[in-house]
Amino acid sequence: MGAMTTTRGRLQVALQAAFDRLAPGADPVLRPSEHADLQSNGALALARTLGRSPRDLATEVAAAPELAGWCRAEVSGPGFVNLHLADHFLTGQLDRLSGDPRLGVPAAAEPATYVVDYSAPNVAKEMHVGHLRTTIIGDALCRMLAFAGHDVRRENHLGDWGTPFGMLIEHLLEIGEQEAVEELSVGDLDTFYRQARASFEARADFREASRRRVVLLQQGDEETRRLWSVLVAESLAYFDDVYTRLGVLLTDDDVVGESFYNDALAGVVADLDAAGLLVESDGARCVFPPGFAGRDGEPLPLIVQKSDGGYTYATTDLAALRDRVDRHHADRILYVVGAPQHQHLEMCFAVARSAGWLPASVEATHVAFGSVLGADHKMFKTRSGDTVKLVTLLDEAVARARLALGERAAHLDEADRHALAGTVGIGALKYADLSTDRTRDYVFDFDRMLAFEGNTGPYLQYAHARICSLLRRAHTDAGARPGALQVATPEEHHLALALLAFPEALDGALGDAAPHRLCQHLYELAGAFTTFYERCPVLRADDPATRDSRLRLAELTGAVLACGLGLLGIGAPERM
RNA sequence: GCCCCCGUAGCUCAGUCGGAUAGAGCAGCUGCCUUCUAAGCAGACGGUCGCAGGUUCGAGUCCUGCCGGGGGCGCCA
Repeated sequence: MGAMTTTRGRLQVALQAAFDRLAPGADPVLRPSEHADLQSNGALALARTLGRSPRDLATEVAAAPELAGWCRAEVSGPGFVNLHLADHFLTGQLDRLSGDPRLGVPAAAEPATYVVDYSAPNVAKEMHVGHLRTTIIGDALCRMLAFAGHDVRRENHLGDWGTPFGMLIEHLLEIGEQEAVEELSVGDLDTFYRQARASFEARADFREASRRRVVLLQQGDEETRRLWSVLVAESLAYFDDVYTRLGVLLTDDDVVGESFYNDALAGVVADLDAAGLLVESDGARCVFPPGFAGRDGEPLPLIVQKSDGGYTYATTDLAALRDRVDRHHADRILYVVGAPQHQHLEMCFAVARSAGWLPASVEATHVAFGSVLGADHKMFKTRSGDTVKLVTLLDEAVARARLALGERAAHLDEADRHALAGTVGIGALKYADLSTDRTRDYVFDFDRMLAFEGNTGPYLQYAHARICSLLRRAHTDAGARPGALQVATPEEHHLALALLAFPEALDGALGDAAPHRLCQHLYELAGAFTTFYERCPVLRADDPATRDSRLRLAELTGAVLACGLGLLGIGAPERM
């Protein structure tokens, strides 16, 4: 299936033919419309260059034979062409959709290999709100890209290396391995880390031991490495538990931690040196990519080796970038990382380009996102000022969902009720994160995200559940026949348009890694359905043909909603 | 001091390559359940798109300056 099979694609081709006759290659400027199904604004732009009246041009476009029979076009205002798709055309398009597991989404014309870097928690440190957005957004992008037909390599750049590990291992030894494993396995990473930190700050002997331990770790001392791997394994088990509860795709197979690049770091520095990019400054070895300035307008360095000989996260990031191009043959690399890291990542990209590690054919993109804010519009913190544990957030979302479900779920048994609360609570949490422009900070509000009104997860899930209920009744009541589709009423027309716009909504969301565009579309689809549902009787339709057709419309809507929610990593319950 | 992001209705947010009267939801107001899940639907109300210039037939959108909020800026990661 190519682009021509999408409804908008068909229109684009027809209009292009009309515009080519006016001026070869002229853009029809096909856009959504409030006054029609779609509109073409191309005549307005063309009028100046051709020195003709925009209305004349629009009139010629509207008369295009390519549109005849399936699309009514009328000139409006200063030179808009309003386009109304014929119901029989929509019917035909929907017919092709209903047997299609891809729901009209064409397989990517140019499948690419994507490396998606996201989540990246730190070993022996609690996952907190800071990991919420990267994990949720990254997961949704992976699902959407894979569905669109791309090869997706998930990478969890685990923080499993660095100077803190001397301290963490010493702490593990002090409290005893048994006790440490117990603490970490129940997910009490905070206590573990904090106690280690406290000992480090309070005691000189502990600091000294920690420093020695870091050296041992880096030298590959066997026992030290074993202790380190205990920390990593126990933390990973905990993270996996959180990922399972969150419902994201990440597994241990996706972990490519910082330690993975240890052996490559010296090579990174040596190769930068060989390329003549290294500059020594105050004892540190740096690269100064052009175009980056710090305080006082001084050139800004990317430090790849500290004056004490140690490497930095910049070195690791460069090694990872290199690896992703060489080993994965990535065409595009997405970094789902908070906005404050923007300059750092851009510098890494610039250095990698200069060094020839990131060829022009490979695109590296910072998929930046804003901070999570509390109701006071300040960084989301607990009342005591601590960072909020991610699991606390998940617990509360589920508990609140259960409360909100209330008597609705009374008929379910305990296991089902528990599962439903999980799907609704976690879905609400994720949808709230995904449904606004990721670059903005967002205000975290349980009450709003769990509301059943408005652009929320529960609203979409509810729309889906109603459809399932309708279909269940249809089967028990009379047995649905696979009748012919018909689009007749304005509500059916509107719903059909929304159903057929799913592919381009996904395409738009993937275009700039913006899941909220898909959310927006699903919300509009659910709205179109509920209006249809209110005004067009389905089971009580006047005649069997209408009933069967409307059942098929409902079925399609349910399929698209479930698919769309699935691409966001959100479940679509059949009852709620 | 330099750089990045943000500023749209009382609140939370959409607004795609510059197009018609700037759209939703919430809150408040008016209707609609003997009928497929009312956790819903329909309607009215609500705006100097931070401010001031500029480009354009046309600016929430592009450019410049300013104001306000957040963030970053050499050896933590």
